[in-house]
Parts: sequence; C-alpha cells; structure tokens
Amino acid sequence: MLSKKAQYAIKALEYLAARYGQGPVLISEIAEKKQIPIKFLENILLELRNADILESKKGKGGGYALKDPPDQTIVANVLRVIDGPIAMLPCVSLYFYQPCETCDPTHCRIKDLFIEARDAVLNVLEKKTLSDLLP
Amino acid sequence: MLSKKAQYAIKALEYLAARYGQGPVLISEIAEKKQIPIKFLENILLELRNADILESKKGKGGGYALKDPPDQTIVANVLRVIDGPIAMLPCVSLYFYQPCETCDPTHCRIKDLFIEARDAVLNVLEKKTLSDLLP
DNA sequence: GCATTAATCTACTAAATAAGTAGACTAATT
DNA sequence: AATTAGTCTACTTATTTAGTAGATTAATGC
Repeated sequence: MLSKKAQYAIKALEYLAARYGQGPVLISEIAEKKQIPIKFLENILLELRNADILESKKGKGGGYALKDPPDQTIVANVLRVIDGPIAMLPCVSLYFYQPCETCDPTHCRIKDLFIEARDAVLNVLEKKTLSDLLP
Repeated sequence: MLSKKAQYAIKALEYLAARYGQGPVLISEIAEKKQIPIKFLENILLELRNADILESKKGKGGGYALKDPPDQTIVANVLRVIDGPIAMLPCVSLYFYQPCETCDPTHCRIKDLFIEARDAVLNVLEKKTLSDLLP
C-alpha cells in the first residue's frame, strides 16, 4: 500500500499538472483544493523539489510548479521519492537494492518470482506520467 | 515492500512445499533451517493455518503441513493472509476494498492507473504457486 | 531599504504498525 | 501420567507514519 504521503503527493502533482505552464501555484491553494493538511503538504512538496520533480519560487508571486511537462513526469519516480522501493523485496529492488543475507545468491526461486512481479508493475508505472491523470 | 513476517511466511512455505506428502514438520525444524525466530514463526504458521493454507497436528509426530499440494497454493493468497492488500490503494483493492472519501467515484484517473498496476502484479502473483519455488 | 509574501529548515509529538517475546494452556501420543 | 508439540493471550520494544510548531530565508513591490 502507498503511504498517505504518497497519495497526497500524487494528488498535489495531478493539480500542478493541470496548472502546468501557468506559473507558480501556492501551497495553500493546493492544500485547500486537494484537502491535504498544509504543513504536511509543505514537507511533501519540498521532497519533490529536492528530487527535481518540482521547482519553487519564494516571495510574492511564488509557489510550486512542475519542473518538467506532465508527460515527462513519470509516476514510478514520484512514488520512489516519497515511499522508496516499488519492488516487494529489497533484493529485487533496482534503486534500493540490498542483498538478502540468508538466500543463495546463485539461484533463488523466490527472487525470480518477485523480479517478475516487479517488472510487471514497473511496466505500468514507468510508462505512466502525470498527463495520464489529466482529463 | 513485504513485511519481514511475509518474507518468513514464504520461506517457511517453501520449506513445507519441499516436504509435501512426507507428514507433519516441526516448527522448530523450519525455524532452524530457515533461520526464523521460533516464537515469531509460531504466530505466522498459526495465521496460515487459520486461513486454511496449512494444517497442523499436535503432540508427538505432530507439526505443520501444507493443506493442499504446492501447485494449488497460490502465492497471492499467502501474501494477502499475512500482509493484507496487494493493491497500492484501498480503493482499488479486490479483497480489502475501501472507498476513498475525496475522489470522484464516477471517474478517477488515479484509480484507473492503480487498477492497471494492480492487475499487472496480480497477473503474476495469482498464477504463481509454491511449486514455482521448488528446484 | 522596509514590509510583505511565501517557501525553507529544524525539531518536535502522537499514533499506529512491525517485530519479536513470555508463559500458561490444550490436544495427541506412548 | 508423562511427554511432546501446537494454541492462545498478552505483552514489550523499535520503527515508521502522520502530522505540527515555529523560526528563518529569499523574493517582490513600494
């Protein structure tokens, strides 16, 4: 399951995707329209900005905007920034790989199974972008 | 990510699949061979038994065994028993469905996306059985 | 250059879940 | 009756999740 944080992130990005090319959007506006606790949303947007998914501007006329066009912003990357690995086991994760201490590294059938599962999800989430969330 | 509990469950079941048809296996044997804390494993096996995935026998000559043959024991069901939903959002879960309060129920593009992701994983995990874990 | 606006940063707190443990109890054998 | 081995109830501890508070910094407009 995605965390609440990741769910909020997707909703906020959906909103920013709809406003893409129209200049910065206030955190408060996103929070109100998408019903997200504002201080929590601040943290989320900051993380997305530090991951180069968003850009921000301070002061009057400031706010947040997508760094790249909606069709360039890949859903899998968003989820990785907020929730970490998409794979179901550390030993089959592409971006958060960690070797498993117990299982035989030469050939593990459990590993094979979860590589298949991982590839199946990634085949969807790596191809989907924020533009797929727009009406 | 799967919980440690689910990872232990898979390993224990892999062991029991290899011993299928050879009578009950002791918890202590599984715990030792698969390097799982024994008291924790007790809880796990009990949950799997209550979910009709395992059967058990008390007293001397007792232990745990698969209820059905390895090729009838579906991995997706095992994961659901231990970790709950496989879907990434409550509103797209088949067995643990919960409506989302905020989003438009008539048509939600976020929902559509995560239905696609869910179907992709289930297409793997519903087809795999414990016999796919055997050598 | 000062006031205002709005994001940034540091540092918490509370609640829930994950991971594991302890010990008494029950059922089946011998 | 003694032994064996799973069952049940109830904890504890650590980690993560979800959210909050308040001071700080940067940009803009006058």
